[in-house]
Amino acid sequence: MQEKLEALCQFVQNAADVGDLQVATERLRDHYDVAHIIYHWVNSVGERFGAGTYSQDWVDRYVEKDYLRMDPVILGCLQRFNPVDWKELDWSSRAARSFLREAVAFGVGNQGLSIPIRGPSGQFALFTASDNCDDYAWATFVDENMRDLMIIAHEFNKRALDFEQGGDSAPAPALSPRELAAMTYLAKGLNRAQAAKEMEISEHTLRVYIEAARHKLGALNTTHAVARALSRGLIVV
Amino acid sequence: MQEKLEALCQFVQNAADVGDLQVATERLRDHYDVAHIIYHWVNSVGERFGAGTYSQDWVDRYVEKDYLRMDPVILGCLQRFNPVDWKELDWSSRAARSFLREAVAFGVGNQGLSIPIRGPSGQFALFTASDNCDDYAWATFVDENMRDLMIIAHEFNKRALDFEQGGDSAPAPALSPRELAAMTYLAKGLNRAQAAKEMEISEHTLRVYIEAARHKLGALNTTHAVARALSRGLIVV
DNA sequence: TTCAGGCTCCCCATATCTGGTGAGGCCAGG
DNA sequence: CCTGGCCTCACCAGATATGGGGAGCCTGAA
Repeated sequence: MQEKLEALCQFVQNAADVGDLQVATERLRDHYDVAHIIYHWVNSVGERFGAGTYSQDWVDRYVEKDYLRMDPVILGCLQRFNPVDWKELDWSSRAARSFLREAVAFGVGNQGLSIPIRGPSGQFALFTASDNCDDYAWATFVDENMRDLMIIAHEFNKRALDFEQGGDSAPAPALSPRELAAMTYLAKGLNRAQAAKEMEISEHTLRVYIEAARHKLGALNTTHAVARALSRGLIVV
Repeated sequence: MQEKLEALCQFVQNAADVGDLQVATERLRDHYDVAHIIYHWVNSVGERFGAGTYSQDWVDRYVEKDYLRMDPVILGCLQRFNPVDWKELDWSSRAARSFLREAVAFGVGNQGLSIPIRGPSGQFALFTASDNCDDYAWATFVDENMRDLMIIAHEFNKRALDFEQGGDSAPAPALSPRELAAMTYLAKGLNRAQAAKEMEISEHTLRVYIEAARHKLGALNTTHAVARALSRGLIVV
């Protein structure tokens, strides 16, 4: 078992492209004998990337309906740190329940464990295992394999980060200290006058920072700039 | 060995306070027979928090000199995802070399492995093991224990997050679908007119959503509301 | 030394946002 | 049945942000 884990990690580490990661999810699914294994993420530019065993129909449907924005698994994991069983999530809204019904109809499975993974620059990814079984069987599976799945999830993300960095050559828009401070105060809800007072500079000067940050971040307005700075992990509120 | 890992994880999970985490680092140090084990982080408010086996002298020195801002381990890990051996870091600057000399003099150790861990809301922590030994011995140690250390690092962070969240009691205000959509478009940089057009409603209506979201989030203005929605994981950009 | 980049300050006119108040229709749960 | 939450629309006046211009100082790297 332990050797098998090593072998799977090795396979992921040696993946030459996204296709190999796809194959890795299939091997993992077979190895753990579950319905699905999925790894996916949204990078800093908003491009989606994923590898998994879901049916193409479901993936298409998911993208078409922009379910990313309301999927309780995504929303729940964004707020958490540790692996989360789907049962612990909030399925109370009507939208969530109809989503769940549809997902099950597409063969996603009624049980799931999702592991949130965060990388530099606000990167966020999700590694998920799902299956069709009763609560007890699932609890047993989770109990036995959680640790291994966490390790594998990290291997996936490591490799995916390699692909990304090779691909788009990380724009890395470093903001100057004052620009970061300005963004931070704005993100905290201060208006320009207040932020300027806090930074002990004139409001005019503050504006220069905000505009500089906007340009560096390729943002359309202040709110956009703050949103980007936040989601790229440049500032923390 | 495996049972020992479980026991250590259990101990961390059951930690009642920061003091217990401190004890955990000591146990880990003894168990792995290394010079030091350290877990530390900077939370969203900029408060430092840490548990570890470094001498008080070194900790004081570190804080006094504000080494956090130039420590190559910190700077390197901020840009990486996977565990990093200190040898892989950039020690080329003069400041870095003198820092290293000083650290070794304080008994920190000449070898180290640091595991960066990221949580929700930009939280960043570091779990480090360090020792005094030759490269070969260290490579062997890393090879054998990296996985376990990653798991333990996660346990530490999980518990630390519990401590933090226990303090500030996040109420988690739910936004309605339209409010979420409004926040999302604003986070994407659209102004009210554009967002309204996108949502196919009047700008007046959109304003109602924005104000509702502002109030629910306890935000002072639109930018603040978007920032909160983002950092609480309510929306995705 | 030169030069780029960060930090600081200023003006003007227009676009945009904000705060308050008011109203009607729809749907689910008590 | 009725209350509460959600979705939709409207007006107004004042506060705030935006876009573009110009200018001087300081520091560290080429």
